Amino acid sequence: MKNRLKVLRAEHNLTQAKLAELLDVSRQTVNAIEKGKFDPSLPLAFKAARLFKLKIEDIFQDEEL
Amino acid sequence: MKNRLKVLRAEHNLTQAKLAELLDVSRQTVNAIEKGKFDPSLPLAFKAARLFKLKIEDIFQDEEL
DNA sequence: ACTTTATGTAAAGTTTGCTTGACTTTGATG
DNA sequence: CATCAAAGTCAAGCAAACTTTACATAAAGT
Repeated sequence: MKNRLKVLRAEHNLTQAKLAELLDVSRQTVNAIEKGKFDPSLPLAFKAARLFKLKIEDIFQDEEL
Repeated sequence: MKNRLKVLRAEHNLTQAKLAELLDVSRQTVNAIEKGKFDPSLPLAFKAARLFKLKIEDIFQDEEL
């Protein structure tokens, strides 16, 4: 699962810590997701989409064939 | 998290077992998600969206204020 | 060189998604 | 009523998401 969180963060001038706070998760969770260590839960994906006013598909991309 | 899986299943004439097979999960998982016992993982949500050719948001709805 | 801020990483623990296996309930049909 | 397919449910266990604590690295400024 790829994602555009790092770019979106940059566009909005957010640190991982600040984004974590806005999403109600730990900074490590944001970092792990950005680094592709694991996928976010669906609720978290929704939160991110709502925050950036985007569709989930515009932030997270499935990379299955 | 609400979802339209039951309706989509009906529209496509699928049993929980058949849908489970198409999504590569157990029948109990489909049932539990339909009944709102837990949320699907993001990858599973993507699989469902792909299967029904819909956006994740058109299948699953966040119910957070 | 020192400090500060952002990021990366790791271990241990909790919670949630999902599995298997088994059993019960419901609804339709003979 | 008997039966059968579909749906519902439970328990035990494994796997993945997420937490806290803690430490390490890198860049930037003073």
